[in-house]
Amino acid sequence: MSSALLADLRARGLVFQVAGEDELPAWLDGGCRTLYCGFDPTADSLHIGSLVPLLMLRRFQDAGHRPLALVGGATGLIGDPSFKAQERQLNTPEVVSGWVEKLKAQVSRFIDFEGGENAAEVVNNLDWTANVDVLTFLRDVGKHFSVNAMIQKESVKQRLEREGAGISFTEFTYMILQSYDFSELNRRYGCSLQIGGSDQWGNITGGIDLTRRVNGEKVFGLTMPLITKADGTKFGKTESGTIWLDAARTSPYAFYQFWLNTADADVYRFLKYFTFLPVEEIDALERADAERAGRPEAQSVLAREVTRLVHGEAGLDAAQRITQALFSGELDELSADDFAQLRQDGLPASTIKVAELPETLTQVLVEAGMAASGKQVKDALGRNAVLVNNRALGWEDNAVPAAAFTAERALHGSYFLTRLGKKKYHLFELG
RNA sequence: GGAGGGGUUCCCGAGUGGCCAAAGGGAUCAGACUGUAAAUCUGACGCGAAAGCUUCGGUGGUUCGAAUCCACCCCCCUCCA
Repeated sequence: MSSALLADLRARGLVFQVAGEDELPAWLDGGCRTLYCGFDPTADSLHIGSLVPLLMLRRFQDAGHRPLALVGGATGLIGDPSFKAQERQLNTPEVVSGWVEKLKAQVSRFIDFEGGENAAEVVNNLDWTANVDVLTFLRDVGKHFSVNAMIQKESVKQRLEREGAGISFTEFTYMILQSYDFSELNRRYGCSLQIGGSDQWGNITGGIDLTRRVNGEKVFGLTMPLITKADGTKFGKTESGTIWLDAARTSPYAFYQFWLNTADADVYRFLKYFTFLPVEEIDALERADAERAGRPEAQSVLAREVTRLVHGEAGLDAAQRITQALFSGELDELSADDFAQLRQDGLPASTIKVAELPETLTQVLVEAGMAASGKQVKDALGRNAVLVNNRALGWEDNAVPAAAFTAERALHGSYFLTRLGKKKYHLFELG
C-alpha cells in the first residue's frame, strides 16, 4: 500500500530528497508508521507555504500512517537560520506561546484525530525541552554534534561565509534543537520519519544522525520541493501581501481568488501539489483544457478544491457567492440580504455617511483602501475604470462625491458596489 | 587603528551647483487585447482635487540657488594591521 503512496507522491512531484531511500518503501509497507512535520510559530497564522507539508501529513494518514503535527513552542523561541540571509529578531515567550495555540488549532484542521492506531496528534517541543538544564543538554545532546559538520551544512553556509552577515550561537544551535525533537519523538512515539520543505534537509539529517546515536534507531527523512512559479516570482505572495490560512487575515474570497488567478503554466502542477485529486484525473483535465480553446477549467477546480480544504464547505460557498456576484455583472439580481451576506462573507466593505464624505472621490476610495494614492484613482477615473453600481464615474465627478452616493442611486436604498479596475471591489453601505 | 570606495524616490541604478520630483530598468496600478490568463502595446507611478508641500544617510554651513560644494557625525563594503 505504501510503496503506492510513494509512487503517487513522486508522480505529483512532491518528493525532493529522501534519506534512507532504499529501505523506506518496504518500511512503510510494513505497517502503520509514525511520521512528523514541524511548524514553527513565526506569526499567529500559517500561510500557504505550509500547505504542502500539511497536506503531506494527510496523504500519509490516508495511506494508513500516523501523523504528528509538531508546533515549535521551543524552536520558535530560537529561530531557524536555514537559508535566511539575516539573523532574526527574537519574539517574547508570551507572544510565541500565544501563536502556538493559534497554530495548534490551525494545523488540526488538516489531519484526523479520530479512529484507531493512526489517529493524528499535535505535539509541542516545548514539552520536552523546557525542563532540560543546560549541562544535561550539552553533555547528552551537544556531545553528538560536530561543529565541523554543522558548519558544512548548506543551510547556514551563507551566514558563515558572507561578509557582513553573521550568525549568533543561538540560531546556530537551532539544528541541534530540531534534531533533539526527532530523537525524542522517536523515543516517545516511535516516530520514524520526518518530512519538511527542502530547506529543512540539513535539520532533518541532523535528527536522523542523532536518533541513530542516542536511540540506535534507523529513521527516515523526506523533503518536498520548493514551490516555484513559471514566471520566476515568489509563490504565495500577491501585490497585497502574503496569503494566510487564517480567514481573519486572508478572507476565503481573497483566498479563492488567489488560486483562481493561477497561471496556466503552473496550474496543473499546483493541482498535483495542493489537492487530493488523482493524478490521472488532473492529467485528463489538462488534456481536456488543451483541446477546448479558450478559458481552461483547471483554475476553478484548483480554487474550489483548495478553498474547501482550508476554509471548509461554508468558506467555499461564501467565496463562490461573492465571485459569482461580482464577476457576473448582474447586480440587479442581488437582494438586500445578498449584500449583507457579501459583507459578512468578507467582501471589503465600509459604512459611509453622505454628510461626512471627504471633499473628493479620490479621498473616498483611498480611505476605503481601493487605491494606494489619489493619483491612481485619478488615472482610473480618467479611463472610466471606476464603477459605482455598474455606472462609470469620470474625473468631473471627483469634486462631488456626495452626488455619486445618493440614496436614490443606492441599491436597496443603501448599497454601492464600487469597482476600480477589473478586480478590485469595495462595498459602501449608507449608514 | 591605517588606506580606499559607497549610502539617491518600493528595488536596482544614473545624476557632481540652476533646465532635477531627479535618466534608465524592474516591481506596482490603470487602459487596449483576452479567459478576472500569458505575451504585447499605451498611460500613471513622492504627497495633494488644486494651489502647493515634502525628498536624495544625519546635522549644521557656503550660495540668489545644493542630491550635487564644505564641516562634523552615523552606517555599509574592500584592502592592510
